[in-house]
Amino acid sequence: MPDFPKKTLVADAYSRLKSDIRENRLPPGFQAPEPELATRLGISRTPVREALIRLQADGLIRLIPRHGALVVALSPSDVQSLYDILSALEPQAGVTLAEAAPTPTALAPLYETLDAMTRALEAKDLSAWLAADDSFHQQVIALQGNDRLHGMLDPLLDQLHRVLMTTLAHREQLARATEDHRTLLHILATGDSNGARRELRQHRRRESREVLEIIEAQGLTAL
Amino acid sequence: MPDFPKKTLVADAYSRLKSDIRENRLPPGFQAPEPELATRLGISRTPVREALIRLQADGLIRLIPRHGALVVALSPSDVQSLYDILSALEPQAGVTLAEAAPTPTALAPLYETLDAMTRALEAKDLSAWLAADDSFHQQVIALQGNDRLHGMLDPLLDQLHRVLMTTLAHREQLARATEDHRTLLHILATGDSNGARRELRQHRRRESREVLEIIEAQGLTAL
DNA sequence: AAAAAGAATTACGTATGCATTGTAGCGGAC
DNA sequence: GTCCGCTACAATGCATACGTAATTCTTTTT
Repeated sequence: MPDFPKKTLVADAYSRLKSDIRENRLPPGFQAPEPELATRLGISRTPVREALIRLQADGLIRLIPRHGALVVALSPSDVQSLYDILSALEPQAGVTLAEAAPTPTALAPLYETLDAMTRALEAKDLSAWLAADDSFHQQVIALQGNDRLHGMLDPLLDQLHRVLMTTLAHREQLARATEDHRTLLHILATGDSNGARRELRQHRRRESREVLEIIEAQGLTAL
Repeated sequence: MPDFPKKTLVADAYSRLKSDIRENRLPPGFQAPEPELATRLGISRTPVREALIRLQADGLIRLIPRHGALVVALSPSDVQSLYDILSALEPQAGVTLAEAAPTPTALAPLYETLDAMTRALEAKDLSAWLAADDSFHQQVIALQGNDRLHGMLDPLLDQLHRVLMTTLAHREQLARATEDHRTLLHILATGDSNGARRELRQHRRRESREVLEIIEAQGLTAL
């Protein structure tokens, strides 16, 4: 339940639309012209347009002239592409973080998030688990020092979020995935950058395999 | 000398500004408020603003409230970060391309570009060499099938362009760099995706080492 | 009834207006 | 001469206005 600071109307519109898309309130395939979104948000077209441009850059929507903003639906091959990129990029984030030799204090929030995952798993609270999982990766890429890398990874996680939401119920390796995080934390604590790279790569590879299988098994064609 | 289609004013403004930045006509550190840019481009603020938002997403400028658009200067560590990302991402582009088992016909333009590099090298025409080098990588990421990956790599190459321009004269391994491209093409032709990944990774790693050394040797602190 | 032609609507791209708010320049105090 | 405060200016964020072009709806024709 994020709250929406109204520093500027475009920032506000951006966050709200992004959140609506992430949480499937604006589902893939949803389409609306600028004036409608403006009305819906209670602001004029100008800030809406600017927010939409940013969302398009994030890959969350497509601006189709005369047809408004379209919430992009991911095909299975889109998901594959996404994972290909993520599997290349996120390990590098792990490297950067490990190289920074993070102190236990710096990693504390991550351990806390890991605990949350574990608890959610025991309680079989899937959405809590996903929230923690998301937060974990979010924190990793934020803590790591390469801002550009952070800026590139962040939208990828956003794009993936819906996919993870809709496949979540069918995943059978959540325990393993959770353990991956623990392993990663231990590796990070030792500053082993190569280990961090490998662990993160394998983690995402396993996840992609699992998720893509579910997508196929369930015959999901757009998500 | 690219020409500027005027399909829409924001697209036009975007291309022109991007080109101006790439070619150092708007050098790093240059700063101008929206109204000035609007006047300079002979259009109103609205399309300028939208173009600036995109350029900021590309990492080429920073929008600083009340101070206008600032052409970002890259510090040595920025260059390092850039290369870290590029070394993770571009090899993946090579993988995707190799996996597509490109036909000789598909690779023909690349061979042509390679010839251009070779000729430029022999003629010691540095800027022609760089143009060809740039074009080569541009083509690789465009030919490869992952559109998202293309969309992410493209801005990185733009950011790097100025760095390559300013360090070009001091580079001593241009022949080696040129040969790397030839090697890559042969690998691509055989569909060896792992080979493509390795070659591209090493190519960028060598380049980064060379470039960063020059940056240090020359005491370049912002470029 | 399907197709074609025309009219009405609407979305977009761009320009402009306006209030807000930060910044720089200027003058005075110490 | 430097520091502080005040005033004038300027850039921004947003709203609104408007012409153009495309889509949709209507109507007519065959």
